[in-house]
Amino acid sequence: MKINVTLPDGSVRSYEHGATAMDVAKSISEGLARNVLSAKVNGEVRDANRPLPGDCNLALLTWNDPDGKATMWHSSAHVMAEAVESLYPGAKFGIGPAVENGFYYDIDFGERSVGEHDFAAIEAKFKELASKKASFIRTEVSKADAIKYFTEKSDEYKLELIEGLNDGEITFYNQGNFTDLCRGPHIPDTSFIKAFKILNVAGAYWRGDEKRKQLTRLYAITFPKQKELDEYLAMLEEAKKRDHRKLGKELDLFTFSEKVGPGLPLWLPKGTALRERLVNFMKKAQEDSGYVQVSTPHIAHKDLYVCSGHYEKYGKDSFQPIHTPHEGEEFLLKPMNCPHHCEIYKSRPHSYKDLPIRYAEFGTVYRYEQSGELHGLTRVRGFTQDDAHLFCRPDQVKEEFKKVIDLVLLVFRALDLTDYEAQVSLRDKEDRSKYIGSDENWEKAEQAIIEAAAEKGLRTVVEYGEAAFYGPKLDFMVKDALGRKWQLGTIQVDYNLPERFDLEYVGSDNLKHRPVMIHRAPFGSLERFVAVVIEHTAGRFPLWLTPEQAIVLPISDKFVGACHDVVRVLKNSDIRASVDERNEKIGRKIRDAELAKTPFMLIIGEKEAADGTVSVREHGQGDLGTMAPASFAELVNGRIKAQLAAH
RNA sequence: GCCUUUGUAGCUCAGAGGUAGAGCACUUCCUUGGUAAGGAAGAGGUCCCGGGUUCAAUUCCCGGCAAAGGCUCCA
Repeated sequence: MKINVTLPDGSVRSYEHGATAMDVAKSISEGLARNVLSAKVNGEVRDANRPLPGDCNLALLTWNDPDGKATMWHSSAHVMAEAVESLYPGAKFGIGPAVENGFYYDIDFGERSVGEHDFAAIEAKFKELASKKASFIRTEVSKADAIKYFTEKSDEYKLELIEGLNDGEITFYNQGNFTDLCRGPHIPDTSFIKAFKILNVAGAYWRGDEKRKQLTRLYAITFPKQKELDEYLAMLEEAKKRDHRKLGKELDLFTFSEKVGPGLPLWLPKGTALRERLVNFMKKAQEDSGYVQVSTPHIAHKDLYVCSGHYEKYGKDSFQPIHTPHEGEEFLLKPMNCPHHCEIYKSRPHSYKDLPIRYAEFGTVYRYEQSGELHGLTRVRGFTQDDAHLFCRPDQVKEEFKKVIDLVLLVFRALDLTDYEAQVSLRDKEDRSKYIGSDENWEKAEQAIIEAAAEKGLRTVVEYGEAAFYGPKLDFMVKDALGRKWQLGTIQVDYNLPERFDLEYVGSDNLKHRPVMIHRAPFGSLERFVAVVIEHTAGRFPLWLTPEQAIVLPISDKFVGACHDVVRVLKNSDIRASVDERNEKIGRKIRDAELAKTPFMLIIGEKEAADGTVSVREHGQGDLGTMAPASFAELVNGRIKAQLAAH
C-alpha cells in the first residue's frame, strides 16, 4: 500500500506505508535530511521520524521555519534538563517551553540556590550530552503509568500537570538518561544542537501564580552552528550599547537619584530640551488638527477617581491618599488625566454642533509600580502623557479615528520609525457580558475602527477579546532598529466614563445624548517614547530633535571670536550650536564631538576666518568641504524640513 | 512584592581581614596645534546604609536600601 504526500510546492510523491517525514527528506536530498528538525503534517507539527498517518500535506521544517526553531529549542530544553539532573540529582522540573528567543526550564533545586557561577558546569555537561547523538524517542503511556513514574521521581510538578491531562493523550519523550512528560514534537537526535548558552537565571512562580512556589528559571538558547550563536551574542552586545539607560547618562539626558526615589526620573537640561521639542512638535500637530490645550492639577479628590472607577480598579495598588490636616479630606496623586477632562467637558452644556471637542494635555501622572517592575524610563512611577480626550457623537468616531491615525503616523515618520503594525482589539466573540456600553454602539465603533484603519492603509492584525471592558482600541506596535517590538501609540474608545460622569450633549432632536469618548496618546508617555527613540537611533537623534545640531571648533584660541560670530548667524536660522573653547588640539575636539554624536562639526582656522567660511564635517561621514555659514544653515534646515514634511 | 546578581572617585571598573587603586572626566601650568585622544602636575572616596563577629571590617555574617536580569510564553 502506498501513501501520497503533497509537498508545499504542490508536487505529489508516493511512499511506502509507514514512511516518515525523514524518509521523504532523504528521498529529496541528503542535505535536506541533515537539516530537517520536524515536520508539519496537515498543519500539525510532528516528529520528523514519526510514520506519516497516510495521504497528507507535508512541509519539512528546518532552522529557517519558526516551528523548526521551536522544535529545536524545546528539545534543547530537555537536554538542558538532563544536564541539570545529572549535576543536581533530585532537581524537580516544571515546564520547559521554547520561547521567542530560545527556551527556558523552570526547575526546583530544593534548598540549593543556583546562579550564574553554575552556568559553566551546566554548559559543559550539555555539550557532552548533545554530542552523544541521543535520539528522542516518543512513547505513549497510560495515565496510571505516568503517575507512577513521576511519583517514584517525586516530582510534584509533573504530577500536577498529568492531573490535568486525559488518559490516552499522554506521551513521554526520552533521550539519553532523561525522560520527560511531553507532547512533543522533538528533533530526531541531539546532534542537531551545535551551540548552547545559558542566558540568564530568574525566579518564576509555578504556573505564574505568586502565591505558589517560586522555581528557578534558566533561560538559554541553542543554534545549529556555533557561528550563529556568536552572531546572536554580538547582537545582544549591540543592544546593550543602545540601552537608553546607558546612553541617557552618556548624553546627559536624564538621571535618577536615590534620594528622590526609584522610578522618578530627573531630566537634565539637554534631556529637558529634547522633551520640549517633542512636546512642541506634538502641540503644533494637534493645533493643526483642531485640539485645544487644557491644564489640570497633579492631585484631585479621591471621589473623582471613585466616580471614574479608577479607585476601585487600581486604588489598592496605588500611592495612598494624601489627607488634609484639618478637614481630613482625601486627595490622590493623579494617575489619569481623563477624569479631569470629563469634568472640564461637564463645566458647561454642549450642543451636537460643538462636537467633536478635543482636549489635549501633557499631563504628568503618578502610578505606583512595584519596585521590581521599574525599568529605566520605560517603566516609571511619574511620567508625562501626551494625552488627549475627544468627545464626539457616535457617527463621528470613524472620522476622528482617521485623524488620530494621521497624527500617529506623522510622529512615526518624524522619528524614522518605519516598521510598524497596528493591532485592532475587539470584544470577545463568545462572552459579551464583561463589556460596558450598548451592543449597537460597540458594533458601530468596532466597525469604525476597522474601516478607519483600512482606509488609512494600515497593516493590521485583529485580536478578539483584547478590547478593554470600556471599549475597543487600536494600538501601534513599532519595531526598532534591532527588531525589538514596542507598543507606542494607542487609541481607545470609551463608553464607560461618559456614563459614569453622566456626560451629555443636546442633539438636533433637542434631546440629551451621550457623547463617545476617545482616549489617545501618540507618544504614549514622553519617558517611554524617549527611551524607544534613544534605542532605535542609538543616540543619533533626528536632526530636528537632537540636543546640539552643530559644534563650532576653533583650530586655536585665535579663532574663538570668529566661532562665536558663526554661532550667532546660526542662531538666527534657529540652529542650535555652541563653541568648543577648550584648550585642545583639533583632533581631540573632533573625537569628542564624534563621541557625543553631534551631527555637524564646523571647523574654523586661519583660512576660514580669513574668507568667512566654515569647514563642515558630518558625524560619521567626515569632511564635507567649506561653505558660508548661511549655506550651512540652509543645508541643515533643508534636511529638517524634508524629515518633518507631512507627506 | 518575590528569585538571582550587583553596589569602591563624577564615569567605567580592579582590589584585599591591617594607611584605598587604575583609566577617563575635573583643576592648574606648559603647548597654539588643520579633520577621532599633545605633555606635566594636582585635587577628588562615610568603599550604599544599619547592626553583628574580630585586637582590627570597605572586605566575613545578618538586616535594610538601590540598581540589573526575570517573574505573560503551559507537558
